[in-house]
Order: sequence, then structure tokens, then C-alpha cells
Amino acid sequence: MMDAGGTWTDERVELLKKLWTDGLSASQIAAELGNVTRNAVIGKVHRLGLSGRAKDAKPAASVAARPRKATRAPSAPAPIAPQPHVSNVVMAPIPLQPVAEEPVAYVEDDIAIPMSERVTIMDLRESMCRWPMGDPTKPEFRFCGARSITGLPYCTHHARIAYQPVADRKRERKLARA
DNA sequence: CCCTGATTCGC
DNA sequence: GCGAATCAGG
Repeated sequence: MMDAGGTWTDERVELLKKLWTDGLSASQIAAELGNVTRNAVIGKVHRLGLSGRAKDAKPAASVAARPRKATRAPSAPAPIAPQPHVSNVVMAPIPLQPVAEEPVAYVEDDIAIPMSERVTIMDLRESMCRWPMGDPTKPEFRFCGARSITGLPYCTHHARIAYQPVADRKRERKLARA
């Protein structure tokens, strides 16, 4: 049956090899494969014995990682679920013009949409807005790419659209550390 | 702070 | 075998 993507099927392994040898970073590959973290990718890469990529022989590991006690979370489910996005929002096919004007639709209140550069799946990273733009079946497909809210898949603007019910979201002050 | 790969080790 | 936690570095 369908593989949720959490297992290393032959196809996935091959894609992993391809992308890795292709020079993509572990996080990029993880994003491409889906349902896996970059750690999983790196771990697999090493297990497959293709670490080092193109580069070879490097300063011998003098003092690598120390055996710190790894107290893992009791049972962390899925860190990030592959957002199905808002099924209601139907993207305009955009028949012509590759990536010209931006769909500055919903200008609800005062927020002016400072459209950032759109990005392809390859450049899409966890910290970037995953709001789809265009036709997913076309190579011109892009994602918003703006800085996403930490913990959410969208930028502030698209998050407001995606999470309508949220009447008033106070700016989240995330304290790193004092 | 963002990111990169490398390593250890509980599962 | 897998990958989270952690490390070390850019």
C-alpha cells in the first residue's frame, strides 16, 4: 500500500543518492523527499557510505562529537506534517507568463504584500513560506519563499489567509535565551 | 542567527 | 537499520 514516506524504499534511496551526489544539502533533500528530517537523510547517507560527497580526505576527525547523553523526547510524533494547505484556495493556473506579476489578491487590511522572491522546491527551506503559487504540475511552479513564522509553514501574510479563524494573532515573541 | 555535515547511541 | 540529539564548524 501507500508508503507514508517514512521508510527508505528503493526509489527514495535512489533519489537520495542522486540528489546527494548532485550536491544538494541534506536539508534540501529532506524537503524534497518529504516526511524526513535532514538528520534522517544524513544518517542514511552515512549508512550508505556515500558521505564526503565529492570532497575527499579531510582533516582527520580530531575530536568529533562527544558522547553526550542523548535524552530523546518520549515519543515525538511528526515534527512537521506535509501541510495540505488550504484546500479551498484554488490557485489560478496562470496560463501564460512564467513568473511575472504576483497574485496580490487578499489585501485585507493594511498589510502591503512585500512579495519576496518566489522559490522552487529546491530552494524551499523549512524557514520559508510554503504558500503555493501557480500550477504545481508546471516547472514554473513556485512557493512564496518569504520568511515563515517559526513553527509555521507560512509567512505572516499567508498565515493570516491560511488561518482565517485566528482573529487577532499577537506577535509572538520568541525568546531564544537570555 | 542562519545554515552545513558528523557522530553517538537509544530505540 | 533508523534518526533525534548533539556536536563542531561556516
